[in-house]
Amino acid sequence: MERGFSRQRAMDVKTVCLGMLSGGEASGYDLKKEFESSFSHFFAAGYGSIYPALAALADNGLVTCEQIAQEGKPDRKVYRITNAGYESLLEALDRASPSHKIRSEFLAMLCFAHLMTPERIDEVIDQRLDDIRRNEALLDDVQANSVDDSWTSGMKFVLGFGRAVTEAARRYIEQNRHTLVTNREQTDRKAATG
Amino acid sequence: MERGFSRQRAMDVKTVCLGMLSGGEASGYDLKKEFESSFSHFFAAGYGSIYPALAALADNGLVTCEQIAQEGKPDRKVYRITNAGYESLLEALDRASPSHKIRSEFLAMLCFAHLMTPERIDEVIDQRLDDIRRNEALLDDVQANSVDDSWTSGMKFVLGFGRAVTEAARRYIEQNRHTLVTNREQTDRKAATG
DNA sequence: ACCTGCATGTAATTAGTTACATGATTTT
DNA sequence: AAAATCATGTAACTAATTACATGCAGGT
Repeated sequence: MERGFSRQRAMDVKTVCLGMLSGGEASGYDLKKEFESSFSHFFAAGYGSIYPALAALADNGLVTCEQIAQEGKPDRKVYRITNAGYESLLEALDRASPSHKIRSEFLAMLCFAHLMTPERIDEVIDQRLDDIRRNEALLDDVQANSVDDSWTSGMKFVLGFGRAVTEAARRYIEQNRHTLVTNREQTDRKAATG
Repeated sequence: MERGFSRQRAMDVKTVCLGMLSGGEASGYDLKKEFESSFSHFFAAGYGSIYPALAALADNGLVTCEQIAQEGKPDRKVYRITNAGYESLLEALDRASPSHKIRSEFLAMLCFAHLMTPERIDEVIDQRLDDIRRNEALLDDVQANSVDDSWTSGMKFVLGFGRAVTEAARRYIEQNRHTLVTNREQTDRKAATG
Protein backbone atom coordinates (compact mmCIF):
# COMPACT_ATOMS: atom_id res chain seq x y z
CA MET A 1 0.00 0.00 0.00
CA GLU A 2 0.79 3.73 0.24
CA ARG A 3 1.60 4.09 -3.44
CA GLY A 4 -0.04 6.67 -5.62
CA PHE A 5 -3.27 6.62 -3.60
CA SER A 6 -5.46 7.85 -6.46
CA ARG A 7 -8.09 10.05 -4.85
CA GLN A 8 -11.78 9.33 -5.15
CA ARG A 9 -13.76 11.69 -7.35
CA ALA A 10 -17.14 10.00 -7.46
CA MET A 11 -19.54 8.82 -4.78
CA ASP A 12 -19.21 5.18 -5.79
CA VAL A 13 -19.15 2.12 -3.54
CA LYS A 14 -15.49 2.73 -2.73
CA THR A 15 -16.03 6.31 -1.62
CA VAL A 16 -19.13 5.48 0.39
CA CYS A 17 -17.17 2.75 2.20
CA LEU A 18 -14.47 5.31 2.90
CA GLY A 19 -17.10 7.67 4.28
CA MET A 20 -18.53 4.98 6.52
CA LEU A 21 -15.05 4.24 7.82
CA SER A 22 -14.60 7.95 8.63
CA GLY A 23 -17.09 7.31 11.43
CA GLY A 24 -15.04 4.49 12.91
CA GLU A 25 -13.37 1.18 12.14
CA ALA A 26 -15.39 -1.62 10.59
CA SER A 27 -15.17 -4.88 8.68
CA GLY A 28 -16.66 -5.54 5.24
CA TYR A 29 -19.38 -7.47 6.99
CA ASP A 30 -20.18 -4.49 9.21
CA LEU A 31 -20.37 -2.16 6.21
CA LYS A 32 -22.75 -4.54 4.45
CA LYS A 33 -25.08 -4.27 7.43
CA GLU A 34 -24.95 -0.49 7.19
CA PHE A 35 -25.76 -0.65 3.46
CA GLU A 36 -28.73 -2.84 4.39
CA SER A 37 -30.07 -0.55 7.08
CA SER A 38 -29.50 3.20 7.00
CA PHE A 39 -28.31 3.30 3.37
CA SER A 40 -30.74 0.76 1.93
CA HIS A 41 -33.27 3.26 0.60
CA PHE A 42 -30.83 5.05 -1.71
CA PHE A 43 -27.64 3.05 -2.18
CA ALA A 44 -27.29 -0.69 -2.71
CA ALA A 45 -24.07 -2.66 -2.39
CA GLY A 46 -23.41 -6.37 -1.97
CA TYR A 47 -20.31 -8.28 -0.83
CA GLY A 48 -19.31 -8.55 -4.46
CA SER A 49 -18.68 -4.81 -4.56
CA ILE A 50 -17.77 -4.12 -0.92
CA TYR A 51 -14.87 -6.56 -0.54
CA PRO A 52 -13.15 -5.53 -3.79
CA ALA A 53 -13.72 -1.88 -2.82
CA LEU A 54 -12.00 -2.33 0.55
CA ALA A 55 -9.12 -4.19 -1.09
CA ALA A 56 -8.68 -1.34 -3.56
CA LEU A 57 -8.81 1.29 -0.80
CA ALA A 58 -6.14 -0.63 1.13
CA ASP A 59 -4.02 -0.93 -2.05
CA ASN A 60 -4.16 2.84 -2.41
CA GLY A 61 -3.23 3.47 1.21
CA LEU A 62 -6.57 5.10 1.99
CA VAL A 63 -7.35 2.54 4.67
CA THR A 64 -5.34 0.09 6.78
CA CYS A 65 -6.40 -3.44 7.48
CA GLU A 66 -5.85 -5.33 10.72
CA GLN A 67 -6.48 -9.03 10.57
CA ILE A 68 -7.95 -10.34 13.82
CA ALA A 69 -7.96 -14.09 14.43
CA GLN A 70 -11.18 -15.53 15.86
CA GLU A 71 -12.01 -18.97 17.20
CA GLY A 72 -14.28 -20.98 14.97
CA LYS A 73 -14.76 -18.06 12.58
CA PRO A 74 -12.71 -16.73 9.67
CA ASP A 75 -10.32 -13.90 10.49
CA ARG A 76 -12.11 -10.62 10.96
CA LYS A 77 -10.51 -7.84 8.91
CA VAL A 78 -10.88 -4.49 10.59
CA TYR A 79 -10.43 -1.49 8.31
CA ARG A 80 -9.42 1.98 9.51
CA ILE A 81 -9.22 5.18 7.49
CA THR A 82 -5.78 6.80 7.08
CA ASN A 83 -4.90 10.49 6.80
CA ALA A 84 -4.56 10.06 3.05
CA GLY A 85 -7.95 8.39 3.04
CA TYR A 86 -9.48 11.23 4.97
CA GLU A 87 -8.07 13.80 2.56
CA SER A 88 -9.30 11.72 -0.34
CA LEU A 89 -12.79 11.64 1.18
CA LEU A 90 -12.86 15.41 1.68
CA GLU A 91 -11.81 15.86 -1.92
CA ALA A 92 -14.57 13.55 -3.14
CA LEU A 93 -17.13 15.50 -1.07
CA ASP A 94 -15.87 18.68 -2.74
CA ARG A 95 -16.46 17.31 -6.22
CA ALA A 96 -19.33 18.76 -8.25
CA SER A 97 -22.87 17.56 -9.14
CA PRO A 98 -23.58 14.24 -7.39
CA SER A 99 -26.21 12.21 -9.25
CA HIS A 100 -29.61 11.05 -8.09
CA LYS A 101 -30.91 8.26 -10.29
CA ILE A 102 -34.07 6.24 -10.26
CA ARG A 103 -34.49 3.11 -12.32
CA SER A 104 -37.94 1.69 -11.92
CA GLU A 105 -39.05 -1.45 -13.71
CA PHE A 106 -42.23 -1.01 -11.69
CA LEU A 107 -43.12 2.31 -13.31
CA ALA A 108 -41.91 1.09 -16.71
CA MET A 109 -44.29 -1.84 -16.39
CA LEU A 110 -47.26 0.28 -15.37
CA CYS A 111 -46.80 2.45 -18.47
CA PHE A 112 -48.22 -0.56 -20.26
CA ALA A 113 -50.91 -1.37 -17.69
CA HIS A 114 -53.48 -1.41 -20.50
CA LEU A 115 -51.79 -4.62 -21.68
CA MET A 116 -52.05 -6.29 -18.29
CA THR A 117 -54.98 -8.04 -16.64
CA PRO A 118 -56.53 -6.27 -13.61
CA GLU A 119 -55.37 -9.18 -11.45
CA ARG A 120 -51.80 -8.76 -12.61
CA ILE A 121 -51.89 -4.99 -12.01
CA ASP A 122 -53.17 -5.60 -8.48
CA GLU A 123 -50.46 -8.16 -7.88
CA VAL A 124 -47.66 -5.85 -9.06
CA ILE A 125 -48.98 -2.93 -7.03
CA ASP A 126 -49.52 -5.03 -3.91
CA GLN A 127 -45.96 -6.28 -4.14
CA ARG A 128 -44.64 -2.74 -4.48
CA LEU A 129 -46.70 -1.55 -1.52
CA ASP A 130 -45.37 -4.45 0.56
CA ASP A 131 -41.82 -3.38 -0.31
CA ILE A 132 -42.60 0.22 0.56
CA ARG A 133 -44.17 -0.71 3.90
CA ARG A 134 -41.21 -2.94 4.75
CA ASN A 135 -38.96 -0.03 3.89
CA GLU A 136 -40.95 2.37 6.07
CA ALA A 137 -40.75 -0.08 8.97
CA LEU A 138 -37.00 -0.39 8.45
CA LEU A 139 -36.52 3.38 8.42
CA ASP A 140 -38.57 3.69 11.61
CA ASP A 141 -36.45 0.96 13.14
CA VAL A 142 -33.19 2.64 12.18
CA GLN A 143 -34.49 5.92 13.56
CA ALA A 144 -35.56 4.28 16.83
CA ASN A 145 -32.23 2.50 17.31
CA SER A 146 -30.32 5.72 16.80
CA VAL A 147 -31.95 7.88 19.46
CA ASP A 148 -29.10 7.39 21.92
CA ASP A 149 -26.51 7.05 19.17
CA SER A 150 -24.33 9.97 18.10
CA TRP A 151 -25.99 10.47 14.72
CA THR A 152 -24.85 13.23 12.44
CA SER A 153 -27.26 15.85 11.14
CA GLY A 154 -26.51 14.50 7.65
CA MET A 155 -27.71 11.01 8.50
CA LYS A 156 -30.84 12.40 10.15
CA PHE A 157 -31.57 14.52 7.07
CA VAL A 158 -31.08 11.60 4.70
CA LEU A 159 -33.24 9.33 6.83
CA GLY A 160 -36.00 11.94 6.96
CA PHE A 161 -35.74 12.36 3.20
CA GLY A 162 -36.26 8.65 2.70
CA ARG A 163 -39.22 8.70 5.05
CA ALA A 164 -40.88 11.67 3.31
CA VAL A 165 -40.40 10.43 -0.23
CA THR A 166 -41.36 6.84 0.54
CA GLU A 167 -44.54 7.99 2.23
CA ALA A 168 -45.44 10.24 -0.71
CA ALA A 169 -44.93 7.30 -3.08
CA ARG A 170 -47.11 5.01 -0.96
CA ARG A 171 -49.89 7.55 -0.63
CA TYR A 172 -49.92 8.28 -4.35
CA ILE A 173 -50.13 4.59 -5.21
CA GLU A 174 -52.85 3.93 -2.63
CA GLN A 175 -54.94 6.88 -3.81
CA ASN A 176 -54.52 6.41 -7.56
CA ARG A 177 -54.26 2.66 -8.17
CA HIS A 178 -57.95 2.50 -8.95
CA THR A 179 -57.39 4.57 -12.11
CA LEU A 180 -55.41 1.65 -13.57
CA VAL A 181 -58.07 -1.00 -13.26
CA THR A 182 -61.19 -0.04 -15.21
CA ASN A 183 -63.53 -1.95 -17.48
CA ARG A 184 -62.16 -0.13 -20.50
CA GLU A 185 -58.65 -1.41 -19.82
CA GLN A 186 -59.67 -5.05 -19.62
CA THR A 187 -61.04 -5.04 -23.12
CA ASP A 188 -57.81 -3.64 -24.56
CA ARG A 189 -55.86 -6.77 -23.83
CA LYS A 190 -58.66 -9.09 -24.87
CA ALA A 191 -59.05 -7.30 -28.18
CA ALA A 192 -55.31 -7.45 -28.81
CA THR A 193 -54.80 -11.11 -27.89
CA GLY A 194 -58.15 -12.65 -28.87
CA MET B 1 -34.59 -12.57 -38.04
CA GLU B 2 -37.50 -14.79 -36.90
CA ARG B 3 -35.26 -17.37 -35.23
CA GLY B 4 -35.71 -18.44 -31.65
CA PHE B 5 -37.06 -15.02 -30.61
CA SER B 6 -36.03 -15.40 -26.97
CA ARG B 7 -38.77 -13.74 -24.98
CA GLN B 8 -38.09 -10.82 -22.69
CA ARG B 9 -38.31 -11.55 -18.97
CA ALA B 10 -37.05 -8.31 -17.48
CA MET B 11 -38.06 -4.69 -17.89
CA ASP B 12 -34.69 -3.72 -19.36
CA VAL B 13 -34.00 -1.23 -22.15
CA LYS B 14 -34.92 -3.83 -24.78
CA THR B 15 -38.30 -4.56 -23.24
CA VAL B 16 -39.14 -0.90 -22.64
CA CYS B 17 -38.34 -0.17 -26.30
CA LEU B 18 -40.63 -3.03 -27.26
CA GLY B 19 -43.34 -1.52 -25.06
CA MET B 20 -42.92 1.88 -26.65
CA LEU B 21 -43.22 0.30 -30.10
CA SER B 22 -46.48 -1.38 -29.01
CA GLY B 23 -47.95 2.14 -29.16
CA GLY B 24 -46.86 2.68 -32.73
CA GLU B 25 -43.90 2.62 -35.08
CA ALA B 26 -40.82 4.65 -34.26
CA SER B 27 -37.13 5.10 -34.98
CA GLY B 28 -34.33 4.81 -32.42
CA TYR B 29 -34.14 8.58 -32.47
CA ASP B 30 -37.85 8.85 -31.68
CA LEU B 31 -37.53 6.43 -28.77
CA LYS B 32 -34.63 8.43 -27.35
CA LYS B 33 -36.88 11.48 -27.24
CA GLU B 34 -39.49 9.49 -25.35
CA PHE B 35 -36.84 8.34 -22.85
CA GLU B 36 -35.91 12.00 -22.42
CA SER B 37 -39.45 13.23 -21.85
CA SER B 38 -42.12 11.02 -20.34
CA PHE B 39 -39.71 8.33 -19.12
CA SER B 40 -36.89 10.58 -17.93
CA HIS B 41 -37.86 10.61 -14.26
CA PHE B 42 -37.56 6.86 -13.77
CA PHE B 43 -35.72 5.22 -16.68
CA ALA B 44 -32.62 6.47 -18.47
CA ALA B 45 -31.34 5.17 -21.80
CA GLY B 46 -28.90 6.61 -24.32
CA TYR B 47 -28.26 5.81 -27.97
CA GLY B 48 -25.56 3.42 -26.80
CA SER B 49 -28.24 1.15 -25.34
CA ILE B 50 -31.20 1.95 -27.60
CA TYR B 51 -29.63 1.16 -30.99
CA PRO B 52 -28.14 -2.18 -29.88
CA ALA B 53 -31.48 -3.00 -28.20
CA LEU B 54 -33.43 -2.39 -31.44
CA ALA B 55 -30.91 -4.45 -33.41
CA ALA B 56 -31.31 -7.33 -30.94
CA LEU B 57 -35.11 -7.11 -31.06
CA ALA B 58 -34.98 -7.24 -34.87
CA ASP B 59 -32.57 -10.20 -34.72
CA ASN B 60 -35.08 -12.05 -32.57
CA GLY B 61 -38.00 -11.26 -34.85
CA LEU B 62 -39.78 -9.19 -32.22
CA VAL B 63 -39.73 -6.10 -34.42
CA THR B 64 -39.35 -5.41 -38.14
CA CYS B 65 -37.26 -2.62 -39.55
CA GLU B 66 -38.06 -0.55 -42.61
CA GLN B 67 -35.25 1.57 -43.96
CA ILE B 68 -36.48 4.86 -45.39
CA ALA B 69 -34.14 6.91 -47.54
CA GLN B 70 -34.01 10.63 -46.87
CA GLU B 71 -32.37 13.50 -48.69
CA GLY B 72 -29.41 14.95 -46.87
CA LYS B 73 -29.93 12.75 -43.82
CA PRO B 74 -28.98 9.17 -43.00
CA ASP B 75 -31.64 6.58 -43.71
CA ARG B 76 -34.41 6.63 -41.15
CA LYS B 77 -35.05 3.16 -39.72
CA VAL B 78 -38.65 2.69 -38.72
CA TYR B 79 -39.30 -0.17 -36.33
CA ARG B 80 -42.64 -1.93 -35.92
CA ILE B 81 -43.61 -4.59 -33.39
CA THR B 82 -44.49 -8.07 -34.70
CA ASN B 83 -46.97 -10.59 -33.32
CA ALA B 84 -44.11 -12.47 -31.72
CA GLY B 85 -42.91 -9.19 -30.22
CA TYR B 86 -46.33 -8.47 -28.85
CA GLU B 87 -46.55 -11.88 -27.22
CA SER B 88 -43.08 -11.42 -25.83
CA LEU B 89 -44.10 -8.08 -24.33
CA LEU B 90 -47.20 -9.55 -22.70
CA GLU B 91 -45.07 -12.30 -21.23
CA ALA B 92 -42.60 -9.78 -19.83
CA LEU B 93 -45.45 -7.81 -18.26
CA ASP B 94 -46.65 -11.04 -16.65
CA ARG B 95 -43.28 -11.67 -14.99
CA ALA B 96 -43.00 -11.23 -11.23
CA SER B 97 -41.59 -8.51 -8.95
CA PRO B 98 -40.34 -5.57 -11.06
CA SER B 99 -37.63 -3.60 -9.26
CA HIS B 100 -37.63 0.03 -8.15
CA LYS B 101 -34.10 1.20 -7.46
CA ILE B 102 -32.69 4.49 -6.31
CA ARG B 103 -28.99 5.27 -6.46
CA SER B 104 -28.28 8.65 -5.00
CA GLU B 105 -24.79 10.07 -4.79
CA PHE B 106 -26.53 13.18 -3.52
CA LEU B 107 -27.88 11.48 -0.41
CA ALA B 108 -24.67 9.50 0.04
CA MET B 109 -22.76 12.77 0.05
CA LEU B 110 -25.06 14.45 2.53
CA CYS B 111 -24.56 11.58 4.97
CA PHE B 112 -21.14 13.14 5.45
CA ALA B 113 -22.33 16.75 5.47
CA HIS B 114 -20.41 17.28 8.73
CA LEU B 115 -17.24 16.96 6.65
CA MET B 116 -18.34 19.60 4.15
CA THR B 117 -18.23 23.38 4.39
CA PRO B 118 -21.59 25.17 4.65
CA GLU B 119 -20.91 26.75 1.25
CA ARG B 120 -20.37 23.37 -0.33
CA ILE B 121 -23.52 21.98 1.27
CA ASP B 122 -25.51 24.90 -0.10
CA GLU B 123 -23.99 24.43 -3.53
CA VAL B 124 -24.84 20.72 -3.66
CA ILE B 125 -28.37 21.31 -2.43
CA ASP B 126 -28.98 24.22 -4.80
CA GLN B 127 -27.84 22.10 -7.71
CA ARG B 128 -30.18 19.29 -6.66
CA LEU B 129 -33.10 21.69 -6.30
CA ASP B 130 -32.37 23.09 -9.77
CA ASP B 131 -32.50 19.57 -11.19
CA ILE B 132 -35.74 18.88 -9.36
CA ARG B 133 -37.35 22.09 -10.58
CA ARG B 134 -36.25 21.41 -14.14
CA ASN B 135 -37.77 17.96 -13.79
CA GLU B 136 -41.03 19.35 -12.45
CA ALA B 137 -41.21 21.77 -15.37
CA LEU B 138 -40.55 18.91 -17.79
CA LEU B 139 -43.28 16.78 -16.25
CA ASP B 140 -45.73 19.68 -16.46
CA ASP B 141 -44.74 20.15 -20.07
CA VAL B 142 -45.26 16.50 -20.92
CA GLN B 143 -48.62 16.60 -19.21
CA ALA B 144 -49.65 19.76 -21.07
CA ASN B 145 -48.63 18.35 -24.45
CA SER B 146 -50.64 15.19 -23.89
CA VAL B 147 -54.05 16.71 -23.20
CA ASP B 148 -55.34 16.04 -26.69
CA ASP B 149 -53.20 12.93 -27.12
CA SER B 150 -54.58 9.46 -26.55
CA TRP B 151 -52.67 8.77 -23.37
CA THR B 152 -53.10 5.51 -21.52
CA SER B 153 -54.16 5.43 -17.87
CA GLY B 154 -50.79 3.83 -17.13
CA MET B 155 -48.85 6.76 -18.51
CA LYS B 156 -51.03 9.21 -16.60
CA PHE B 157 -50.51 7.24 -13.40
CA VAL B 158 -46.75 7.11 -13.86
CA LEU B 159 -46.55 10.81 -14.67
CA GLY B 160 -48.60 11.67 -11.59
CA PHE B 161 -46.35 9.44 -9.51
CA GLY B 162 -43.29 11.31 -10.68
CA ARG B 163 -44.96 14.61 -9.94
CA ALA B 164 -46.01 13.59 -6.42
CA VAL B 165 -42.68 12.06 -5.42
CA THR B 166 -40.58 14.84 -6.94
CA GLU B 167 -42.64 17.45 -5.15
CA ALA B 168 -42.30 15.63 -1.83
CA ALA B 169 -38.53 15.47 -2.31
CA ARG B 170 -38.30 19.19 -3.11
CA ARG B 171 -40.45 20.19 -0.15
CA TYR B 172 -38.45 18.05 2.24
CA ILE B 173 -35.17 19.52 1.05
CA GLU B 174 -36.48 23.08 1.18
CA GLN B 175 -37.88 22.64 4.67
CA ASN B 176 -34.98 20.72 6.20
CA ARG B 177 -31.82 21.98 4.52
CA HIS B 178 -31.23 24.39 7.39
CA THR B 179 -30.58 21.45 9.74
CA LEU B 180 -27.42 20.65 7.76
CA VAL B 181 -25.74 24.01 8.10
CA THR B 182 -25.19 24.85 11.75
CA ASN B 183 -22.30 26.35 13.66
CA ARG B 184 -21.54 23.00 15.23
CA GLU B 185 -20.98 21.40 11.83
CA GLN B 186 -18.48 23.96 10.66
CA THR B 187 -16.12 23.23 13.54
CA ASP B 188 -16.14 19.51 12.79
CA ARG B 189 -14.31 19.89 9.54
CA LYS B 190 -11.93 22.51 10.86
CA ALA B 191 -11.03 20.32 13.82
CA ALA B 192 -10.44 17.34 11.57
CA THR B 193 -8.32 19.10 8.97
CA GLY B 194 -6.55 21.72 11.07
C1' DA C 1 -32.09 -31.48 11.24
C1' DC C 2 -32.18 -26.94 9.55
C1' DC C 3 -31.70 -22.16 9.26
C1' DT C 4 -29.60 -17.82 10.56
C1' DG C 5 -25.61 -15.29 11.68
C1' DC C 6 -20.80 -14.65 11.40
C1' DA C 7 -17.02 -13.90 7.96
C1' DT C 8 -14.31 -13.95 3.83
C1' DG C 9 -13.49 -13.75 -0.94
C1' DT C 10 -13.24 -14.74 -6.50
C1' DA C 11 -14.80 -15.36 -11.30
C1' DA C 12 -17.91 -14.92 -14.78
C1' DT C 13 -21.35 -12.43 -16.59
C1' DT C 14 -24.40 -8.65 -17.51
C1' DA C 15 -25.65 -4.22 -18.57
C1' DG C 16 -25.05 0.20 -19.37
C1' DT C 17 -22.04 4.46 -20.15
C1' DT C 18 -18.79 7.21 -22.69
C1' DA C 19 -16.28 8.37 -26.35
C1' DC C 20 -15.71 8.04 -31.01
C1' DA C 21 -17.15 8.49 -36.01
C1' DT C 22 -20.03 10.87 -39.75
C1' DG C 23 -22.56 14.62 -41.94
C1' DA C 24 -26.38 17.69 -43.95
C1' DT C 25 -29.98 21.12 -42.57
C1' DT C 26 -32.07 24.55 -39.86
C1' DT C 27 -32.25 27.87 -36.30
C1' DT C 28 -30.16 31.46 -33.31
C1' DA D 1 -20.44 31.74 -37.06
C1' DA D 2 -22.06 28.60 -33.95
C1' DA D 3 -25.21 25.61 -32.10
C1' DA D 4 -28.98 22.57 -32.30
C1' DT D 5 -31.71 19.04 -34.79
C1' DC D 6 -31.94 15.10 -37.45
C1' DA D 7 -30.00 10.35 -37.75
C1' DT D 8 -27.19 6.33 -37.38
C1' DG D 9 -24.05 3.29 -35.23
C1' DT D 10 -19.56 0.81 -32.86
C1' DA D 11 -15.85 -0.16 -29.51
C1' DA D 12 -13.85 0.24 -25.31
C1' DC D 13 -14.63 0.69 -20.82
C1' DT D 14 -16.74 0.71 -16.20
C1' DA D 15 -19.26 -0.97 -12.63
C1' DA D 16 -22.06 -3.86 -10.43
C1' DT D 17 -24.64 -8.38 -9.95
C1' DT D 18 -24.82 -13.29 -9.50
C1' DA D 19 -23.16 -17.45 -8.61
C1' DC D 20 -19.75 -19.99 -6.64
C1' DA D 21 -16.71 -21.56 -2.72
C1' DT D 22 -15.92 -22.44 2.43
C1' DG D 23 -17.12 -23.40 7.24
C1' DC D 24 -18.19 -23.07 12.36
C1' DA D 25 -21.56 -21.69 16.18
C1' DG D 26 -25.86 -21.10 18.13
C1' DG D 27 -30.68 -21.03 18.15
C1' DT D 28 -35.53 -23.33 16.83
